[in-house]
Amino acid sequence: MGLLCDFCREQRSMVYCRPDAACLCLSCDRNVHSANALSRRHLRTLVCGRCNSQPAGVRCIEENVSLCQTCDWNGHGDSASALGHKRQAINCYSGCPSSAELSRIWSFALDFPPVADSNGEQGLRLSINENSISNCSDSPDNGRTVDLCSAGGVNNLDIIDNLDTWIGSSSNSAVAMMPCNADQLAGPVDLVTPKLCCTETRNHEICKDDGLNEDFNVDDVDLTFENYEELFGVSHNHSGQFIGDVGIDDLFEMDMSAANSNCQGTFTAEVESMQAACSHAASADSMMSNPGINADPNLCFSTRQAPSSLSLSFSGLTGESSGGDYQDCGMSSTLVMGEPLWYPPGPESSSFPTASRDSAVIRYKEKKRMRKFEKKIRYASRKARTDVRRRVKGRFVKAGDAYDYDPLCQSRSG
DNA sequence: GGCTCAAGTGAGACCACAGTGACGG
DNA sequence: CCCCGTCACTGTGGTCTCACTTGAG
Repeated sequence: MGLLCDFCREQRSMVYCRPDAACLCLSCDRNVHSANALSRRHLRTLVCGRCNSQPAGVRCIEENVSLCQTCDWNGHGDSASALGHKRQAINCYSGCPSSAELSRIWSFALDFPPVADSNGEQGLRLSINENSISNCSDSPDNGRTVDLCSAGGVNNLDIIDNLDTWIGSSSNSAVAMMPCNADQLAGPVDLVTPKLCCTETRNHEICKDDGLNEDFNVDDVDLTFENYEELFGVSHNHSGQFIGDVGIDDLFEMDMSAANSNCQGTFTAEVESMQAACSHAASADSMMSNPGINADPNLCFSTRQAPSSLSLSFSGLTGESSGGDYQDCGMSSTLVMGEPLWYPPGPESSSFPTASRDSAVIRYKEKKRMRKFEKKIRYASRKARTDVRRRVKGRFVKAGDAYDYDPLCQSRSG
């Protein structure tokens, strides 16, 4: 993946499709993801403005550049001058939004270039789902979905505004401004904070253990940039060293057992303390691959000192979650650390049952083993084509031949 | 404990075809 | 060294088949 669209190899890539692991221009993005209902559910986000290969998770206001977690870390974590840079989270989207709709989602992008649509349609459907706004999870089904029938482009803003209510914070009022300091090298933990502030109406839905969707909120973004070039046109090419970035949405599972009305401040404080604890950790892979280190992501830690007795656990490394999954989603690799980092000082932390610990290690090893068989899509274009190919008993058929399964319309020709 | 059988599980094959890379001119 | 044409190979997903595992009798 690089500067050019992975599909057409002509246009500059602008969005990153995580399920396809592909960087696409807006035109190909629409074409590819309008192929069928499944592809429309792919969550996409901006491509990192520096490395041009990873999905951007935050926007650096100072530099007017979208950054993936790695570049964000490299750019802000080790540079004294960059420590004070404010950053904002970037949402994902699904469906086939028009350029105007994209501009609404990413309000800082005021001038999206027109999207060439081979079908001549305008804004087929913009599906903004709760998860897609809040994170980059691959499982949009679990979130509420708002279908913005955007042909007329009417009321979309209203609906988006309503999303703020769902998220529990207005894009304007509660945008996660993220000052960077030395204790926040695990910067993306900032991205966790909004999710931790989930509202009453949705926290149960979010916090349930649904496998891949132990995700986190990224608040809606409402940055303002002068023009399109500021958003997409600048490639700084000083990404420096890469460290694997781990997606927190694949790692987090939240279990909020108490009322959440007052959880925001509490959780924010807790997460910040965790950030500090994690800031000096080594890379996740090195830790996880070391059998001598108890790095079970399922290990739970509780915020015992929190009035609401909130607890948090990590169980995202399922068989379905690949390295790419947690690489993509803005979670510092340091968050996949060993148990000691996760346990806040306190009586409980030293009395973690050995049996539970052993079983946790076993679970982790099993999941890690499963992960090795994760299928990685190497050619998004082939997948896109296969996704629309007709079959007979699961086998591809020649174009024009009789088929019994059509992915596009789920119909059978007999 | 050893054997047989049914049920459950998982891996691999199959298909078409556009994309990819190697190779020679 | 570069360009172009040719050709063999690759990868993609849903379904089926078969080998293997597990549990009961």
